[in-house]
Amino acid sequence: MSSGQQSVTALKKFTNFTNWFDELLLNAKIADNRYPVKGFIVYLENGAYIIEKIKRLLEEKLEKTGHKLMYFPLVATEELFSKEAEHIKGFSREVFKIEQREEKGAERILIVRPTSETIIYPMFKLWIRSHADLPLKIHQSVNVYRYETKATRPLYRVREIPWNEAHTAHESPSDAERQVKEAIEIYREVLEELGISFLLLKRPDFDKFAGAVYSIAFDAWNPDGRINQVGTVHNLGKNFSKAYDITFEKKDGSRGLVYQLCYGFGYSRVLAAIIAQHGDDRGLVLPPIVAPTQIVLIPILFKGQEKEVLEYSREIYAELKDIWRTTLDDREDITPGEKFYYWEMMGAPIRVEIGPREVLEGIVTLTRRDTLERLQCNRSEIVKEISQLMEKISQNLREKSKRMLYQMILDCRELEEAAKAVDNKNIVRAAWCGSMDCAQKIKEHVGGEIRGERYDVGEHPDRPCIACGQQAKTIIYIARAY
RNA sequence: GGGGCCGUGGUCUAGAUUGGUUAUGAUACGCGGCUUGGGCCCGCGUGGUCGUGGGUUCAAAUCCCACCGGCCCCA
Repeated sequence: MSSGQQSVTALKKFTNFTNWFDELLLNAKIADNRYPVKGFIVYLENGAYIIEKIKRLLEEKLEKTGHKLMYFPLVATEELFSKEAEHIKGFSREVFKIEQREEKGAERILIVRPTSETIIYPMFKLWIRSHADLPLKIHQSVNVYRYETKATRPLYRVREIPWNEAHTAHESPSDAERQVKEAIEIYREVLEELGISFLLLKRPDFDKFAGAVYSIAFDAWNPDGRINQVGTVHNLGKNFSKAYDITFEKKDGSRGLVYQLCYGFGYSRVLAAIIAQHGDDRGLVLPPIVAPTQIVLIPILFKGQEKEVLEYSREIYAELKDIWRTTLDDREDITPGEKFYYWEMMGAPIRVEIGPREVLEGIVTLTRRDTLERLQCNRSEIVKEISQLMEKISQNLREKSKRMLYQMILDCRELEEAAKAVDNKNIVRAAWCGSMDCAQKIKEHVGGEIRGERYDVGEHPDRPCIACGQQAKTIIYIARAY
């Protein structure tokens, strides 16, 4: 056997991201973008599986922190939908409508949820009577619908959006603030487990959620330099409780409006981030926690020795299958080499090769997908060895992704420099005075948008505004977005 | 919102500028054989509304228009 180490390159995804990604979606059975309605895609076996895994990771954490699972209707009336002025302004252009023409010529129009505030909050009004009912925390994993007018992209920008949305109501601003922290922590934990790195940014006022007091976003990096917003946490203050009249009786007997939050976690975008951040030229590289197949066993059959090899393979399969999601690829018409390529495309974290040599020596050969490194271990050590490898793989993916994020961030002091950086697929870090004029100027000259300032890390401007040269208020991050 | 490019068996693709015989090749798929430590090889076979609709023409994958779908750039 040639012990030559295989190389791991990820050139294609950095040089020609769209092509790399679109081909991978189909080849690795993630999604089929050929459904003939714009912006709607079919989630294939692996894509659907991974989304289901992500969903369970998230929902488990939501439920542990007291969020109740509920399911709300798909539709609202125009009247319900238009109660909060900013909200309708922000979403009215992209709602799908159901028009029902009745016999007498009357027309009834229903709004399909682009998000569910206007559907959930009328019910909150009924359920909340006193402080004893607070905090109220609910969540649901559903599809929402947005009529995107810009170009759609599979997983990143679709019109049918699978996500989890949580909605909470609180008696005080401080309890709402506490909830912001909790929500962030939940999303952070899920993303960490998936090895996805991101910037936690407070959006500038002009880019916050329609109807929010402020918005915090989880912006994951992407190989093409764009930002992939995978989750958001919005503090709604009393904006919606005013509009929907959600009041409660306080401990002192007086009445008040509740303080609210809503937060959303985009499953298809998180899936996209897993693919885009970890994948390489050979295909998917999946974190073990979501991989449909965690271990693939490939028997290497030589004429005359098939029986021993297969028997040995089956014994090992039996040993592993109850611990990990294991596949024994014993297809006879395909060469081992072809199976190697196939399972690398599918992103299976660990490959176990079993040939006559392994049988003879009582060992197995393991190859990890992330680095393509090979190692051998005694058969008796296999469970221990794989356990450690799985942990190492998760950790390596997480660290590699984080390094890439910080490598992408480029400090800039001038617009021209920033424009070059954005062009070069970087995320720009710059100082800003906070004025709309300068935000506009940055957008025009740099070709990227202000995504916001760090929420988790205090960063103080050490230089003047990149656009006007006056005193800066904040350090902001600029990038193109999906 | 404005501009550009593109759509050919499941997938990728030649043919289009210059309209003209049976639409090219690879890959995949099916059957048989040979093989199996990184996509092996040989033989036979299946698979096409040339995105959709209309127009020009004796003749359209090819030219024109609209629509659908996709990609890129600008706002």
